[in-house]
Amino acid sequence: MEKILDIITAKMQKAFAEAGYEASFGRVTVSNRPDLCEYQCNGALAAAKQYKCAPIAIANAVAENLEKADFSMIEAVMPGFINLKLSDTFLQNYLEGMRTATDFGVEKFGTGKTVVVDYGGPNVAKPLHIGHLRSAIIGESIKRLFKFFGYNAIGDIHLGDWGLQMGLIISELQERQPDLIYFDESFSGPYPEEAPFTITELEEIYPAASAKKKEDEAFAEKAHTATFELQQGRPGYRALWQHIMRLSLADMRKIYDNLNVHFEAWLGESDADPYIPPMVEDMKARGIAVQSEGAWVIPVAKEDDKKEVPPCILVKSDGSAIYATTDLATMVQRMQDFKPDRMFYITDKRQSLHFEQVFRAAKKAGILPEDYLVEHLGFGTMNGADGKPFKTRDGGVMRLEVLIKEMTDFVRAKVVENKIVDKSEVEATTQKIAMAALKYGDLSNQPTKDYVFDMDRFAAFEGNTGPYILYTIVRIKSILAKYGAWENLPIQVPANVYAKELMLAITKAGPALESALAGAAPNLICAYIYELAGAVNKFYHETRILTEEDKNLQAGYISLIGLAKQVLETCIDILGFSAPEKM
RNA sequence: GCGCCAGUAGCUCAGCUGGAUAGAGCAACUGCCUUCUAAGCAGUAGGUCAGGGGUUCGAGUCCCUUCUGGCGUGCCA
Repeated sequence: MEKILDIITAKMQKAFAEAGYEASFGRVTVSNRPDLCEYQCNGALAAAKQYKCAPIAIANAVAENLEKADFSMIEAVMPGFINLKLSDTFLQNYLEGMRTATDFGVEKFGTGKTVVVDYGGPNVAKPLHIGHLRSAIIGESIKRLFKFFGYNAIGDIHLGDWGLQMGLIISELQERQPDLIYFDESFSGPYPEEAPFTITELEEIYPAASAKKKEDEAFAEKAHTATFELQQGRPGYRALWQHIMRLSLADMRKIYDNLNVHFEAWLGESDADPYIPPMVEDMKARGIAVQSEGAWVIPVAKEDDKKEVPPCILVKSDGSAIYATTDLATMVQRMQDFKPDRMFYITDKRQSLHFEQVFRAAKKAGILPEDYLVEHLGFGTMNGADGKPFKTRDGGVMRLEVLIKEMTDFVRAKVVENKIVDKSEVEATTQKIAMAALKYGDLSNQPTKDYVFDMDRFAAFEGNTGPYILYTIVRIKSILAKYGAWENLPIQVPANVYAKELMLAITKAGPALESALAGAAPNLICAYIYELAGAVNKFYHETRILTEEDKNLQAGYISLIGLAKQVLETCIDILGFSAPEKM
């Protein structure tokens, strides 16, 4: 469906042209003075500069020429604004169009296109902590947004399953249990099916090994060797690696499922490994990679760089691969297997230089075409109420499970206290509200900014929060359930000022989602549904719906809130949460 | 040192390519539940948009500069 702004802008541009001015001045925007009008055009002010005459004269002339159909008000006011209000029938027809169209008539830009969204990025054998939350939530939402617009969107978890951490775990394990057959080089298998450790032990082993590496050089050396041997395929180490992977992934999947975060591809650094040797050889042969200070690097600095961009390191001086190598090899794999039209990386913004280097290297080496759309969406740090990176009370990193549990416990207490939900429904309802609180709290911030995570504030559920959005939907659902069949009722002309405001808010769904897509900015969806929910609640408060005696009028009310519900639910589905029936 | 990002109400944040009176939420205070869920609605109060220059009819928004904070800056990811 054509967007309202485009429809009005076309009319406005025609009016400017007919009055003898450049059509491009006829840009219309949503009003910033809702008390005066619904849409406005400031073009006369800009035109006045170019044509050297009074802006109000231009505004008057243009307003004269404007097609009157579709407007209930056209006004030129000092110093030269053109104010507009839509007619009731225009709104009615437009909303009825939205109601009967698929997905409110948004344009499916992505049809036939594929996008890979790289997010999650957990490390195998390390517990998920709150640092992984943002990547998971933002990435999932962006992936869903692309899907909504018709893209074949592939979410790839990009596991950290192949680096030094694996060598560290293996080495630490060897020190603790040197007699395990995995370390016996004369043993030829098969290896036991059961892992010689539990997930809990595993999560303790890694930090211990990591700490030891810093103090014990011999141990660090050993871990490097183990990493190298693992990557070369030493059978005992590969068997251990399989154990680690199996335990860790099962644990991880549980948490992601819980968060309603799902990946189409569970690939990791290890899957990129086979692509590394041929890629590196090729780059060396073609002179893309050159030797520098003992390492093989890809120079990626450009002449017009404002800052110094160090070369992208392809092979370390000890001969091993580094994360840039893995990322490049992963691109090779993706271009081969998925043939995406664009790629997104959702990681901490501190990695922005790294991705800048990798993207340049990929284009230089021809892995990606020169004009390929590849973007790093770097998100900010999650801080505590003190403005410093979020820590637990004892100063440690908070595990994701703990965070989710705290939020869930708080919500459960509230749900129980409310007494609206049956006992059997308490748990499911609690889960939905907790997810909404957590995800909306995160997504409503601009992704690139640091933000303050304050459990008390998020759990308060008043004002601009996820639960507020859910509550609005639940109120509508409650009325619709009492009314009966509502799905086929047509939209009617606005019955009062609150209905009209609600209708105007609904028409902004498409533009809001499009802006969110263009900027990869879920926060714009949050801002939009907050506005829409506000309009719903005002309408709800001012209008008696179920007791309305005029049945025709009532049907119009029902149709309107039904459409509002559809828009709200579509939006929160893109954000990655859903509404309960009662709360 | 250089580079990037940020500084808006007591707190957390919006403010779309410069436009009319800088907006929400929380916290504070005040109303509204015998009427569809009060996790709601309405209202009061709260601002030299970090400071200083400049461009413009018009600047939170663009340019310069200073200050403050965060982050990055070749073999961790």
